[in-house]
Amino acid sequence: MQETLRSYKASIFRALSHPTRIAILEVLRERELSTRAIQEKLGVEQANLSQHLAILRSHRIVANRKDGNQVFYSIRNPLLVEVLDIMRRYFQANLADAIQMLEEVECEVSER
Amino acid sequence: MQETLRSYKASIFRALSHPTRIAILEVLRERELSTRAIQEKLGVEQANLSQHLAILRSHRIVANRKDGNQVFYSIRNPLLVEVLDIMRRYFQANLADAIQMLEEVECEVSER
DNA sequence: ACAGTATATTCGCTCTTCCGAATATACGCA
DNA sequence: TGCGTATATTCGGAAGAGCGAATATACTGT
Repeated sequence: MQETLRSYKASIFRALSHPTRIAILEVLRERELSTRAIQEKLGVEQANLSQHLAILRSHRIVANRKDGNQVFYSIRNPLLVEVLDIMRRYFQANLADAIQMLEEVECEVSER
Repeated sequence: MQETLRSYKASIFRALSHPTRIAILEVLRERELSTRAIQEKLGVEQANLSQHLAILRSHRIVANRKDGNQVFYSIRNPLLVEVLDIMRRYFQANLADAIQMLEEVECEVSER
């Protein structure tokens, strides 16, 4: 496999590598939602959400549909939902490890 | 789902979000390999490879086993291989989109 | 103990990501 | 046309990622 293909895969993972973007995909799993609806569910800054949506859009992870005043977002490819599900299983499978990791994350956060 | 859980997922994705690290996991799919063997397969700097391995290690994505002079790496959880497989299918499913993305990536690279 | 090989870590630099503040664009309604 | 709401973009600073060079650590064989 060539470098470009790996870069592509890596870029998808990078697009997924932010808690807010994970959260966006999790609320989009069930149904299409407007930007505003997502914002209310997640409680993040409007501009910030828009930036994260732009990243997901530019990687073609989500689709956007304009309806009058609003823009509705949805997950483009159900395979991605599958990936998220596997990650959930991955998390459960590694629960002991994961707890330790979470503690480390906590430490990192509190050290700041 | 709380923020910490999402941070954990995001951190796993981040660990996967580099072409070299994808490449490492791809050569480790089949069998356990020494650092040196990985290095020769990938043709990257020793220090750089070691840094990437450290990242995969710290996220508990790979396991390492010392044998005398060498350190052998392997993928800790087969679920991750599954994720990589799904990403391959994802890539194929979005071939048209992906080609366009690759071109954009090329552009970004050549603009530097 | 010493030389050699294998691997990991630290350092300094550059490039990128992330955020909120401010601003811009687009649409709907009076 | 002008106002209000919804969404996107731009900007500047702070934090983080990634790299090679240099250095450190660990093990092996002599």
